[in-house]
Order: sequence, then structure tokens, then C-alpha cells
Amino acid sequence: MPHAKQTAGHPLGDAQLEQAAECLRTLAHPKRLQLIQLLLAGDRRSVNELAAACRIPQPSTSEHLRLLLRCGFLESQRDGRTVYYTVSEPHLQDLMNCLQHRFA
Amino acid sequence: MPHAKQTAGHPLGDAQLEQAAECLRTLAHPKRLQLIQLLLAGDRRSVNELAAACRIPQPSTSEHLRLLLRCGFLESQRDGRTVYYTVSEPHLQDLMNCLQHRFA
DNA sequence: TTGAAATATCGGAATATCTCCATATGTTTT
DNA sequence: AAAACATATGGAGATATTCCGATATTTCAA
Repeated sequence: MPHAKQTAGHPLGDAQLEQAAECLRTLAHPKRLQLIQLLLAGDRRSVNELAAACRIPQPSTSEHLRLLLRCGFLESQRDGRTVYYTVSEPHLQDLMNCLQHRFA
Repeated sequence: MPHAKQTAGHPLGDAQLEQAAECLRTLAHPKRLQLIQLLLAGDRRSVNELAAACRIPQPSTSEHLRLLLRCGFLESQRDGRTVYYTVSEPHLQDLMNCLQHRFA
């Protein structure tokens, strides 16, 4: 039996599809993917480190991180005056592996 | 050692991140997710069947399917005057399982 | 308290996306 | 050939995203 069909969970209703689409839309941005890629590689990074590494202006970086935070993909942790971000959604590693496999 | 860090493939460059983002943006739409959900459940469906099931006007349905086709998520197959669409990207099942688990 | 550093928020202009309807293309049947 | 059915394409108005500079907020150091 090659490739048995996966047991699908309950199909999502309209409101849930809307939520899911919103989360995917948040992921669907090259700079945000780059931020996630960096955060998955290293452990935790400050906003300035991320902004410098990705060549994004600081305010934009902060905004991108806020959006990712809002969907529950990231967590933030303040230490003094710097804020560190980390990946909180374990499935992001799988997703990024999938993307790296497809687009490498 | 709980939760060993997954071996990450090569990190994606700017052009590849752009491609990946475009694919995700295509997925990030409630109606397109609903179409995929239907196609994953049943085997193959015509445009009219999909339009009726999802309550989308026929022209919009055709356009959504075209976008999904362009990213390689679907395949189309003409039989007489009706065109049947099927899922061609196996990872979509995993993604949908993930979404259904998170938003159910 | 004053200044400097790190991060967050606001406003506006350019661009992209969504959705719908009208209509065009392609296919089969009479 | 003409009519009917299934699908695809084009255009327009409304809405949403993106990007950037200016500026506000928070925290530490002097």
C-alpha cells in the first residue's frame, strides 16, 4: 500500500479558513520568511541584529516581527532595552524545510 | 535529548525567498484553501462542482484554480468540455492537516 | 534629571489584490 | 451550421499591503 491517504481532520469552516488564510498571508512575505529563517538557524536575535542581517530598516523590521508575533509564530522577551525574538511555533521548521527543499 | 534541532537545508537566497513568498501568497486565501480542502477530500472535481460547493461565481473559481495551477499545486485534465482539477503537490495534505489541527 | 540607545508607532503615497460582471473561447449535440 | 454547455479572460471599482521617514516610548548610564 504505497502512499495511503492521510486521515484528514475535520474540514475547516468559513471562519476558520479565514483565520488560516490570515496566518498564511503573514508568512507570505520574502522578508518575513528571511527573518524566520534566521531565527530558526540561530537561537534568539534582537531587532537590530535582525534588521542588519536582513538589510531591512529598523521600523519595518519591528513591524514585520509584530505581525509574526500576532499570529503566534514568534515570542518576544525583553532583556534590558533590547527585545529578543524566538520562534514559538514548532511547525515553522517543517514548513521552512519544505520550502528549502522545493526552492533550493 | 528532547526535540533535537531539525537539520536545516541550505538557507534560501533573496530570489528564492521571493518565489516561496509568492507560492504562500497564493495559498493564503480562504476560498483557495477551501478549494484545496475539497480537492484533497474527493478525488477530482470539475470547475462547476467546485464553484457550486464553495459558493463562488464560476469565473472567480476558474481564476483561483488558475493561480493554484501556476504554482504547481494542482493539475488539470480535460475530459470533453469539462475540466477536472486534482491536487498534484503531496505536501498540501500535510499543510492542510496542520491547519486543520490548529484552527479546528 | 539629561542624554543616548533600542524598539515601537504613526501617517501618507505607491502598488497590488479582490471581486464582480460581461463576454470570449472551446466543445458537444442536434 | 446553430444552439447549448463548460470554462476562461478582461476591465473597473473598492480594498488592502507595502514601504519609508518622522517621531514616540521605554530603558539604561552619567
